[in-house]
Amino acid sequence: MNDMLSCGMHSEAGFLKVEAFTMARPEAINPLADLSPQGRALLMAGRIERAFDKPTAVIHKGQPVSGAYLVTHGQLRVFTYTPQGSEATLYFIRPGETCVLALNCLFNDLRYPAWVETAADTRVEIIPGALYRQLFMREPAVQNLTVKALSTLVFRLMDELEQIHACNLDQRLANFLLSNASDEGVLLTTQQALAGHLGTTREVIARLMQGFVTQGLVATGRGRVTIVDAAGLSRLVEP
Amino acid sequence: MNDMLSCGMHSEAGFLKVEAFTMARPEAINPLADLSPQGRALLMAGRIERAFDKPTAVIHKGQPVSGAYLVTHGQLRVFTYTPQGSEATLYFIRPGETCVLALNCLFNDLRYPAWVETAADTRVEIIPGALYRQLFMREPAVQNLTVKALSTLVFRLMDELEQIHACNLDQRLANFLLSNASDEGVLLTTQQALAGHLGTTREVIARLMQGFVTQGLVATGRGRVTIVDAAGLSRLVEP
DNA sequence: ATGGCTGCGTAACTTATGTTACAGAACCCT
DNA sequence: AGGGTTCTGTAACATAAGTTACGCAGCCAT
Repeated sequence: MNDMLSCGMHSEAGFLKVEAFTMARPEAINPLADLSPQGRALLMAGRIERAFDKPTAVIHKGQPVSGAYLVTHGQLRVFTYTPQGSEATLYFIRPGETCVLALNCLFNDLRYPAWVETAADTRVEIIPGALYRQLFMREPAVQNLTVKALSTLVFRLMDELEQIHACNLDQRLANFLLSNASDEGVLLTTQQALAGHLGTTREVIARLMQGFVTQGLVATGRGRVTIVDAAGLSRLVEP
Repeated sequence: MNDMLSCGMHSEAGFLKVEAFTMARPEAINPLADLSPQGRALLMAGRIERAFDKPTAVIHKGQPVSGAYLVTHGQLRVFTYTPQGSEATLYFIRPGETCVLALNCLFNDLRYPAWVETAADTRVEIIPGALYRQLFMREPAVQNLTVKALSTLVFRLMDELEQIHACNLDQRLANFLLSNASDEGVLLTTQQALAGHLGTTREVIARLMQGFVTQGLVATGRGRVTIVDAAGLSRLVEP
């Protein structure tokens, strides 16, 4: 199984920054804040906390979903497998966000349509399905959380789809690097993992990366990519 | 601008049939049914009906969204443009369904991330944004509708993404044909439109289609595809 | 320090898809 | 019926991406 990126979500470079409201609103980080006393009591009684110190598969495709997953630390990665066995990341779920697909399945009694694994050092709160539905019925805060979580996901997925239609792999890679690098322009991740996120293979990533290197856009190292010319990378994405 | 397909939604061949609950629940067809008297009064007073006799663009990318679109007849088509100017259909919205992306934008004050056009002979009810938010606050029926609409969309998008990663064009085409043909196995649509739905070009569709013809899977005509061997087509998709 | 593991660089090759260019068939209107 | 328009069929070609195969470099543990 693949390593996880230790950094964030990709592909929101397009028409919106989904993170914005998540980060700006403290109650999104801790959605418990807006609950009524009764609601909070219910939640505290029924929720289950789980911690993972290393990457762990938490949901398998086709499994019935037992609850909503609220990430408090680390991140979840939602992905699919291609028939050839390679992975493609659909999106990440970061602290304060809820695994909306779980929500989704929760409300519609569906089976989960993808795999989910945790990053290293990740903590989640699981809110059992029945409890979540109860809370949704009576707590406006939960209703809002739900709609926003779903909305966000829809935008991410649409953006991803659009990029796949409209962009070459090198553009998508450039975009991914820009979106996921630290403030210093460093990305601690293997090319294998990058390949997984973009749904391609390591060799292809290596080839593209070398292209970037010869253009002076990035520098590579073992388990590390450093952005040298961010502006140049951006120009690749939107010329 | 492209013609619309006169038939339905594609790409739910995978892990779920999204149509199921939509069709089975009458209040999904007419979501007004479950409202409280006050809510219904509000809705009746505030909603706007519009009818289109021919394909019409109703939402442009980047436009602020003015309301929720509930389709009562015909269908909407949500699509993007590639930089080269060709289109790719993201999904369809059929009678009883709501344009959830509009919802999405409604709740988050975002701009619409795609284009939408009506089919010929389509009627929609537009529920202004402010009104919809009001109804959402107090009407459980609207809350449920909203969540279900978003959920459905998420599943469709995920399925689409997965297919793009996992399937060849011929498999996606086969899938599209199977999903969209009438009960008699007929599809009244041009190859140009098919190309638009799958995000490719007419010539490619023609090539693939000829492949299908020589394998005895379909027959083609001007503006028409007839499925000859549905089982054979299915075998292409999941061998 | 050394052997083994993991990750990267690279090249040659294959394949799927997109592109260009054109011809002919079906349909539509007057 | 004739002429224009809209579709489809086809072939040759261009290109992006996936595949195979291998060598080497950095890191780790004993």
